[in-house]
Amino acid sequence: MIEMEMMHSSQQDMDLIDILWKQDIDLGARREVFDYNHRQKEHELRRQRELEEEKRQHLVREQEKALLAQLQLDEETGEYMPRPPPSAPLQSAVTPLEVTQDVSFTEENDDAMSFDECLQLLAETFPVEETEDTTAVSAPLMSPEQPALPPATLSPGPLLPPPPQRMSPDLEQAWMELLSLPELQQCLSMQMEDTLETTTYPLPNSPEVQNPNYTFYPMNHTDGETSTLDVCPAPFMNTFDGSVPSMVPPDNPSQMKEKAPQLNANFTAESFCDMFYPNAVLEESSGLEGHESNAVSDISNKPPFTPGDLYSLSSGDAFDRGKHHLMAEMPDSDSGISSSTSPNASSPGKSLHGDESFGYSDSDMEEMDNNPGSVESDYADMFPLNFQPDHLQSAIYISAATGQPQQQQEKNPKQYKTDPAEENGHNSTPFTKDKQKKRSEKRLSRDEQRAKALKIPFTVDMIINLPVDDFNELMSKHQLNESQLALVRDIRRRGKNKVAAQNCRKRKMENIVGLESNLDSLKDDKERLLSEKSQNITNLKEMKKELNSLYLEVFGMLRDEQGNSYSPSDYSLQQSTDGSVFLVPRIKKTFIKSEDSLLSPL
DNA sequence: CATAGATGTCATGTC
DNA sequence: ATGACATGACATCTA
Repeated sequence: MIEMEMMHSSQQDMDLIDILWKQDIDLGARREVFDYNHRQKEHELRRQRELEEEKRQHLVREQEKALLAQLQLDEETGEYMPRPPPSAPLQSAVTPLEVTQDVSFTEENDDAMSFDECLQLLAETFPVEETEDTTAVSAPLMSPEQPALPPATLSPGPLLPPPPQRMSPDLEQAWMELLSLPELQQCLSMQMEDTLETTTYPLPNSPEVQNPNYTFYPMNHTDGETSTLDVCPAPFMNTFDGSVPSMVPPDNPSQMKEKAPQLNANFTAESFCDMFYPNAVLEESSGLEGHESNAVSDISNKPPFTPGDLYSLSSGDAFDRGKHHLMAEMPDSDSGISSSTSPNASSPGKSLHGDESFGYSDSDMEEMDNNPGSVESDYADMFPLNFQPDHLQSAIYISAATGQPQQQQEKNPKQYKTDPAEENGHNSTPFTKDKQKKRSEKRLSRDEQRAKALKIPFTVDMIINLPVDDFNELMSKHQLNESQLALVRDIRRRGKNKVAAQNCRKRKMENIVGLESNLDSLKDDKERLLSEKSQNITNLKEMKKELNSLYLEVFGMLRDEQGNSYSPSDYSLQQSTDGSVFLVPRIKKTFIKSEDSLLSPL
């Protein structure tokens, strides 16, 4: 009976727990996360993965060597040039920057091929653990020509854990050369954007990223100037600097950090922007534009730019000069943005000055998401075959401010078309992402797009993850208008709250798990106590039995002077405090009883 | 199409 | 006063 009750109650408990589980398992961590055994297994699995990772790294190095074997060092320029073309496609891909800039890339196929090869190589070179591999590849590989970095890609370089091993100096340099090629870089950035952006984004939210000690950018604040680097990842500056030796191998964040200070001497955020958007600042395009459009068209059928790419680097003077005109009609803050205007970005009814890009409502985002190209493609579309580098955009904005919005208008319709890559069926990327990734990507992209729309010169990651002081410093360095400030603060708030919510849910789960284990232990206790109780009852019964038999035995041995036994009904044995036993007559009792019996009839 | 679960966002409170 | 964080409630999306 008791056991039945126990079973019943425990079943209820379990049901309750399951209900709670169903209600609250909404955090990243699953129930097993809290299971010790499960964690142990995971730990073992992780170790296994690490081993495999090492193997892969080794393989990758071999492949790098193989690649280098295909290159030969140009003694004049010190650059690695492709060896005469066994594989012709590679030639254009590895053509030095100086050459490519003035070359129009019309042979997309060839380039694509070479890019694919390079991508393949890179993908294999920097595989990393699922989430970080792409990041590792992308961040350092970003090309200077890319107007903006994706928020994620901009930052992750230094953030990434140092690779297990370093390349040899030769290899490093070869890689730098190779990676400094604009086509390759763009291609890579697009690749990684399309496939890895999501993987990058989670980083800031991951525990390690949240770690206050993480170095999100090469801004260790050893000196005041360092922070100016925030928007200028070393690789870019390196590339731009033209000082190849300073180029940091993509897989070596640590070195990147080392290099950063050195770069500081040459770059400030402003100078950096000027360098990146000389045309914007000077207000015209021409040379670089041509080059970039070439480069882009070259890879136009590939995964597009990262949104962040397009805006995150649009910092500095170029941006500052143009942005204010835009802000005016920009509803500020997220609420304003989401509720603002332009129902469809691609709609021709859009207002000028690119407010179509501002008016991202959630529904807009949704529509974008419906495009296989996802959000990034939209940005890519802004600079597709008709690619217009960010600096050019700025120039356009400027001219629009001066009363020549035509260019902007022309540009608008292009911006939210479906991804050309998708249209071309060129959805194939070396990397694949699951829908979950896509989703988070999309979510992140919202703020990114908003930031892009307002031309916020920082990455979303920066906005969210920078410490207050650094954040404020950053803000103070860029004179943002109210709309931008509001958006930035909204992004920061949302980003932090998102993390907080995740943590909260995780805690909730942990609490549930804790309660569950408590319940288990309590049930065990209860079971144990109940069995003890029943055992005690049994023992007690037994002892009572024994006592009774002993009592009777002793009592039966007692005799009075005549040798008669005492009647148990007339006498009882009682023990005194000193242990002696007395035979006590029950006279009183019987007397009273007899009295009662006598009285009762009356 | 309805639904549950996951996730993001907002409002509010606390530290 | 302010920012960071926690958390309940709601919105939205997805399977």
